[in-house]
Amino acid sequence: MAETRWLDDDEQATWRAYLEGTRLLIHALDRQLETDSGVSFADYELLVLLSEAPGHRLRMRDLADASFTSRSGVTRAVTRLEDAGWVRRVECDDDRRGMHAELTEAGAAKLAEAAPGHVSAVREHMFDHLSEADRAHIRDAYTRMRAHLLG
Amino acid sequence: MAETRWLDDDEQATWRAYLEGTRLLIHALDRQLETDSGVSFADYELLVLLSEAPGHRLRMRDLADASFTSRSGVTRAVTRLEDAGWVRRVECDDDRRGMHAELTEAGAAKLAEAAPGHVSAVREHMFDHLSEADRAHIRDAYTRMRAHLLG
DNA sequence: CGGGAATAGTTGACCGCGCAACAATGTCGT
DNA sequence: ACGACATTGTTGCGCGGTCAACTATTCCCG
Repeated sequence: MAETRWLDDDEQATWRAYLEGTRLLIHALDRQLETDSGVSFADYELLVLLSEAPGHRLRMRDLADASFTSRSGVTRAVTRLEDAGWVRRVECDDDRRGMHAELTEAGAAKLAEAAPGHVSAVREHMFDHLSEADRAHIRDAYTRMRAHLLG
Repeated sequence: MAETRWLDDDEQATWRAYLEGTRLLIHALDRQLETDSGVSFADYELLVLLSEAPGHRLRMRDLADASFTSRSGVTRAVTRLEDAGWVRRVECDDDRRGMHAELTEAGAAKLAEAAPGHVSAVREHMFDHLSEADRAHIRDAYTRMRAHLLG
C-alpha cells in the first residue's frame, strides 16, 4: 500500500462544493416537480427516456441501462407509472420473456405539462450560474468520468 | 408564463453527462466503502464531519445542516452508528432538548481505516480525470450553485 | 438436436430517507 | 412572570431503491 495522497485544500473545496451543490440541486428539482406536477424526478426521467425512444417504448432492460438504475428498480417504477396511467406494459412479440414499457397519451401529456417548469428550474439552479467555459469544462470532465466509470 | 427556453444540444449533453457521471460516481464510492470497510458513503461522511468538529462532537441539528440531510435522517443515522459502536449520544448540559453525537475511539479507528481507500477511489474516479482548469471551473461553478440554493 | 449457461423480468426482504406530526424545551415580548 | 411562538430531536408512514432468489425463456455449443 503506497502512501495515501490526501486531498489538498483546493481539492477538498471542489469536492465539497460539488457534493453539496449536487445534493441541494437534486433535492430542489425533486421538490419542484413533485409540488408543481406530482411527479418525482426519478419518474420524470423515465418518462423523458420513453418519450425519446422510437414508438415511445423501450425494453425494460434498456430502460434500466438508460436510467442507470437496477432492473428491479425499473420494474417497480414502471408499475408505479402504470398505476398512474402514464405508461403501459406491452409484451414483446419476438422474445416471450420481454416486456416493453410504452408511454401512454396521458403520460405524454403529463410530461408536456411538467417539462417547462422543470427546465426552468434546471436553468435557474444550474445553467444560469455557469459561464460558457464552465459549461464546457463540466461537459467534458463528466463525460470522461462517465466513460471511465462505465469502462 | 413566458415561452420555455429548452436546453440546446450542448446543454443537454452537459446535463446528462453530469447527472449520469454523478450517479455512477456516488454508486462506485458507496460500493468501495461498503465492500472494503463496511461503511456506507452516507455514514462515512457523518464520521468525517464528527472527526473535524471540536471535541469530535456535534449537535444533531448541526450534523443535519452540515450533511445537508434532514433531521430525521440524522436521528436514524446516529442510531445506526451508535449500534455499530462508532458514535455515542451525549446529552447537552446547556439545552435539555439537545443531543450531541460524539465520535468514539472505535469510530475514529474505523474512519482511519476507511479513509485511504476512499480517497484513492475519489482520485481514481474523479480527480484523475480533471485538469487544473476543469477543477477550478467545477469548484467555482458549484460554489455559486450551492450559495444560490442555500439562499 | 439436446442440455447447460445466459438473459429477462418479477418478487421478497430489507434499507435509507423525507415529510408531517409530536412532546419537550427554550425564547421573547409585553 | 406569563403566554404565544420557535426550536430540538424522535417517530410513523410511505416512497424509492438495492440485492438475492426465482421462473420463464432463449442462446449456444458439442
